[in-house]
Amino acid sequence: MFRKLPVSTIERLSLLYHHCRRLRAERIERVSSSRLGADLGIPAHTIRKDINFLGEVGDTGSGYDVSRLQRHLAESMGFDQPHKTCIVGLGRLGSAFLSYSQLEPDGFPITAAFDSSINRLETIRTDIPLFPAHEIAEVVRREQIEMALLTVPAESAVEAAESLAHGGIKGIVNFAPVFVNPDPDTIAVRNMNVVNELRILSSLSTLKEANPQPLPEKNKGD
Amino acid sequence: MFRKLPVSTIERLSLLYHHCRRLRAERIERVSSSRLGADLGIPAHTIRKDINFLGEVGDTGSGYDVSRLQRHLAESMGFDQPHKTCIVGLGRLGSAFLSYSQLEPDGFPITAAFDSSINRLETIRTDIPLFPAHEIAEVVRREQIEMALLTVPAESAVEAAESLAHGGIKGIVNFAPVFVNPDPDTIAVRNMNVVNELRILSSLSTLKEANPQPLPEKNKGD
DNA sequence: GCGTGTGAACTGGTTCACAGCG
DNA sequence: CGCTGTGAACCAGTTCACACGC
Repeated sequence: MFRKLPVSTIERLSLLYHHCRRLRAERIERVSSSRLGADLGIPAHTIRKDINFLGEVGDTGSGYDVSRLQRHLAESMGFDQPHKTCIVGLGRLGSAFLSYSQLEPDGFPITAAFDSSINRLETIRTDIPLFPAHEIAEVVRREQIEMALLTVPAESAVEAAESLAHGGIKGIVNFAPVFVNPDPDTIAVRNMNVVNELRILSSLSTLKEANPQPLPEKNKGD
Repeated sequence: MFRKLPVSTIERLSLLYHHCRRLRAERIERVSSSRLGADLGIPAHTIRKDINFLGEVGDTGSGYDVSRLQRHLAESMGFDQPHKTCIVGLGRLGSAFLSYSQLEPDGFPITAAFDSSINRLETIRTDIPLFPAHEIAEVVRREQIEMALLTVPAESAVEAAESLAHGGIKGIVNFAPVFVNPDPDTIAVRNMNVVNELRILSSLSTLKEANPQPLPEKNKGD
C-alpha cells in the first residue's frame, strides 16, 4: 500500500500515534500540525509530510481530527493489533519489564519470559509463564510470539538472538551492548544501550564546547 | 576542531569506541574497516568515512591499530573523561540502573539519585547518595553532575527535566514517553522508549508483509 | 594485492513556498 | 485568514570508485 516509508518517518508516526492516544485521554478532539510539532519536538511541515504518507487525513483550514488521525495510523501501521512479546533474560532489567504493566494495554502482551538459570526461574513470582532458555525457539514458535525484549548479558546475546530467530521472531529490542541480527531480511532489530546513549550525549556536549554553536532548533512552528 | 560531525556519525563512532575496548580485551591489536563493519552491522566505507572525520588514523594496507583508534576516539569525542551522572526516579527501572555496576567503569559514575517519595528513599539500601526530588537542581549544580537518566512516570517528566535544567545538566536520557527538552540550545536529550521501539518494530514488520521486499542489506563488506 | 583515504556522484529525506479549501 | 497538502528546491549523509601506500 504505502511503499517505502522512510524509517525516520515511521519513528515519528509512532510517536504521533502515542500522542493521539494521550490527546484523546485529555478529550482534545482537534489539533493542528504546528501544535503537534511543538508537543513532539518536530517541525510542523515534517509532521504534515509524514501524515500525508497515509493519504489525506486532515481537514484543510482546521487541522486534524484526533480520533480519525489515530485510526488512520493504527490501521496503516498495524498499531491496532496486539503483538505477542517475550522477555529474554530476567536480570534486573528484564524483571523490571516483567512487572511493567504498561506493555499489555499498549498492545504488547508479555506472553513468555526466559532465563538460563533454573534457580532464578523458580524464585520469581509472576503470572507470566517462565521457561528455561533452551526452550526459546520452541515456545516462540508455538505461541506465535512476534517481539522480544533481549535483556541478557553481552556474552549470551548473540546465541539468544539466534534462538529467537529459529522460533520465527519478527522483531527484537536489543538491550545488550553487542550487534545482533541473525537474519536482517526477516528480523528487525532496535538497539537500546544506555551507556551508548550516555556516550553520545557526552560527545555532543564535548563537541559543542569545543565549538560553541547552538544545536539546530527543532521544535518551532512553521 | 572537527566541526559538524553528523549525529549519525557520532552514534556510530560511539559504537566503534565500545567495540575497540572489547577488541582490546580480546587482545586483538589490528582490525580492518570491513571487519569492523561486519561486527557492527555498518558498511565498511561508512566506517572509513566516519573514522576519517578524526583525521588519518589507519595504516594504509593493513587496517587500524586498535589501541590508537580507541585513543583517537576517546580524545576527540571526550570519551576518556568521566561524566558524573544521576538517576531521577527510583521505580523499577531507575533502581535497576542504581545497581547496574557497568556505568561507573564505562565513565559514567552514578553520583546521586532522586525520588519524590521520601518513603522510598528510606527503603533503598545503596552506597549512592539519595535525595528528595525537590533538591535536584541544587545537588546537580553543587556536584557538577552532567548527565541524567530520567526514569520517572510520564506525568512528572517535564517538571523533573526542568529541575535538571536549572541545575545546569548537559544531557538527559529520557525513558518517559513524553517529549522533554527544557532548553534545546544547552541540553541534549536522547529518548529511550520501549513501547515506541516495539511499535516501530511492529510497523516495520506490518509494512514488510504488505510489501514483501527484503530490508536493505547493511552489514556486508565493501 | 589488500586496505585506507577521499573527492565526486548520488540519493533520499527535509525544508520551502505556495496553491487550495474551509 | 488559518491550516493542510504537495511539487519543487535543497542539502546532508551515504555510496562509489579509484588513487596511493604498505
